Amino acid sequence: MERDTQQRRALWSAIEGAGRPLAPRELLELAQASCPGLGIATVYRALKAWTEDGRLAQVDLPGEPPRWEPTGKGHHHHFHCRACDRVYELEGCPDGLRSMTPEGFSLESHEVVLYGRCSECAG
Amino acid sequence: MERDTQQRRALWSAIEGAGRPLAPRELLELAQASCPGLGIATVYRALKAWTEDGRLAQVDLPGEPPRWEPTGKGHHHHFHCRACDRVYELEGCPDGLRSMTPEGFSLESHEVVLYGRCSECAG
DNA sequence: CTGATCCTGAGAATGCATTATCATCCTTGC
DNA sequence: GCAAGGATGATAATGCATTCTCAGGATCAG
Repeated sequence: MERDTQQRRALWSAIEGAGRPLAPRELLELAQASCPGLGIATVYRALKAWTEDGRLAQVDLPGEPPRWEPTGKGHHHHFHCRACDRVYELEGCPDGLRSMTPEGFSLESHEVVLYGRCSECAG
Repeated sequence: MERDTQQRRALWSAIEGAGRPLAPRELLELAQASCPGLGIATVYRALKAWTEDGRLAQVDLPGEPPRWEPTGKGHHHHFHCRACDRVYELEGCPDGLRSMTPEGFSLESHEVVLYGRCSECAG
């Protein structure tokens, strides 16, 4: 069974509390605040295990290495800040996707990514 | 100046005629039909040069290595076929993106990717 | 408390896409 | 034609994210 270690507690609370998808490095740095010495290998091990058991979902954005976020948030999209490179969760979904689909194609899912400045960087 | 070689003619006509963004390997294989022996290094050299001089645009899709397409097509999005892995161009643009943007965030651009089966694979 | 076993950190190793190297070849201006 | 220099192909090298290795630590059932 999976053991309850200081490292995993730090990692989980970091990714839980972030409220936005985190890249491995971001997660490492956040978790190191409460667990100094934490190594990147442990981050990857936790991300892999938690993704496999369904607690985390991998978030792929165009031209970016993957980030991870807790599952169970329902359908949503993301906003990528060009200034600080952070990714935020968005609510809502655009209309008219079905009408963009060519004749004969079957639409199964979609991704939407907005780009710009987050409130911290827009000021 | 840039020389007119058999390799570049084959590469350009392949990417021009494809009508969809091509990955380096795809482009290599298409161009090899009219230019046997063509090497992958030449493909990358052409992609880099043509992207720098504005003739090609790099297309990034989530979790995918980049593809390239000729510029000058105006704003559009893409459809990624889950079966054959090919990417198609789409016309049109969804509504309601502005209303998804959180307070204080500035929206500069967006990407939309549709997933499913292309007409060839849906049959 | 104690052992069995899982976990961890550091660094080596891997996988992959992309780029550099270099001897040779091909284009182009003359 | 011909020489000068860009272009090419094969392969080595790079960059990067991710995974593996292994010796030492930590956890937990009993």
